Amino acid sequence: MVNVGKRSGRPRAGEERLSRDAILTAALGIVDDEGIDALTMRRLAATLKVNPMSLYHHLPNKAAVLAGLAELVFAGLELPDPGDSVPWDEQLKQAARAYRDGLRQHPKLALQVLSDTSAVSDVVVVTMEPFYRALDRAGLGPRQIFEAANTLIDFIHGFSLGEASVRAETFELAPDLLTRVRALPAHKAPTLTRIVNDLGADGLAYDFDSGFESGLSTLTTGIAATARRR
Amino acid sequence: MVNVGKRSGRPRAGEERLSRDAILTAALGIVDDEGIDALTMRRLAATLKVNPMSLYHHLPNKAAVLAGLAELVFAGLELPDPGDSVPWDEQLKQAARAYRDGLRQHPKLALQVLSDTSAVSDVVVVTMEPFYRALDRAGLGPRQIFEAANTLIDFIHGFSLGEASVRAETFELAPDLLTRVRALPAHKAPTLTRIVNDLGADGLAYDFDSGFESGLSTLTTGIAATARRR
DNA sequence: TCCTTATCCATACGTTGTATGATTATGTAC
DNA sequence: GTACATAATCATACAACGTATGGATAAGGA
Repeated sequence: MVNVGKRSGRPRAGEERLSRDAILTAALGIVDDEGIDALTMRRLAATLKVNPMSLYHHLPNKAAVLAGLAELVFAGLELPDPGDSVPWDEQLKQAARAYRDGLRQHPKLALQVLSDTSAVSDVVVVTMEPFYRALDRAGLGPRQIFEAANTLIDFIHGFSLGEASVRAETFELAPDLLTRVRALPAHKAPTLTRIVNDLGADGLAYDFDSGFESGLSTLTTGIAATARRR
Repeated sequence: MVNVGKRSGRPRAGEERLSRDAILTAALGIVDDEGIDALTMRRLAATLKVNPMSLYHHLPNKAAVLAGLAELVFAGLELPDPGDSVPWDEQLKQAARAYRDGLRQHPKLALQVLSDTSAVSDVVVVTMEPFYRALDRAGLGPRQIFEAANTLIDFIHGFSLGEASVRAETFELAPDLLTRVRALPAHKAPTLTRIVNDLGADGLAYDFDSGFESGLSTLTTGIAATARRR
């Protein structure tokens, strides 16, 4: 792991130089490919064919690298705004889907992204405009708009967290769940037991897409009711 | 850091012995007090007045310690079931509040807990009974019950994640937000700008409790509408 | 031309998780 | 009892990590 053939000292004018962006891009590549644990300063430096300590000229420490990654993901987030040509609830749903898609692009980073508050709040405010606009069109007051937007975002965050923790696109809840439920003394969870039986063996193939849509519908319906009450 | 006065070898019959539970309890204490980064195997061993390598007799590695902590938090989760004496939506809300409270008890662990899928799915199924019961009483079909429960849980997870990432009980969105919004070219986020102005300087003191309640109301309203459509 | 500053490299230190193996006691089989 | 597999602990050691320190080299303004 010796950087053979590397001259020490500041690079000459024409030569390639390191940059914060280059570092973060390389880091994102490593994380996407091999997961967040594979991201070490030494590994990152090796990928960039650079001495580990060179990184510290562009970023103060590893935490800053991780924060930068979160920032990168959010910066790449663009919510389409179909404008007023569609009903407000459809507008809201489209924005929500785009937000989820953005988070899904780097599943191994989801946890880091969602827990980095500063990255979130810095970019999010502007990015969220389509949310606010749709909720405004729905007829909500300013405070209600913020509350509804937060609720929706919280849902998407929680959903994405769950989604990111599972590899497959769809996963069968049924077989796993059935065995577990059957193993219970039925009186500990009577409703659950009954529901599972009602479903039969076939019923419960859960897939994330329809789960997300179901949540969106519930939320928009609830928001519509709030608007009507005004 | 030498365990002076400690005999080597297996402890005598009467003597205190290490156990998985004792280790996890000590670990939880460290995390609650000083955060998850303070939890190292050596620190944990020191707290228990034990050699670091002794831990590995009861847990295979550090990841298992963290997973055990997540398990512990979920195991301590008990959702009250007021039964059918209250309307179903109130029953649902109470269970949801209890779930949030449970996650709030160890804020520095929230991230670990929420991202540990296995711990979640193992215990959650039974714990969730009050959710299922309330949704059943609302008149939903089996599949809808699962979808609604998942949506609600996703919301709580996302909310708790945000809540755990912030120290204070309440935090002022207003001043921070105002400056940031004002710094924008207003046309980039016109609705946001207008809304913030409508709110005035006073309006937007966001606190988590009312944010959570607002989300709960939106969700139960949406669920009620789904039930009515059947 | 000189000097400050930017950029990169080499070395080194303390900390981490844990592999390996020695040490001592327990509990069972005979 | 005596032998022995097993359990529980400790001691030592190692590779990998983040990063502090300081030296090398070149850039760019004075």
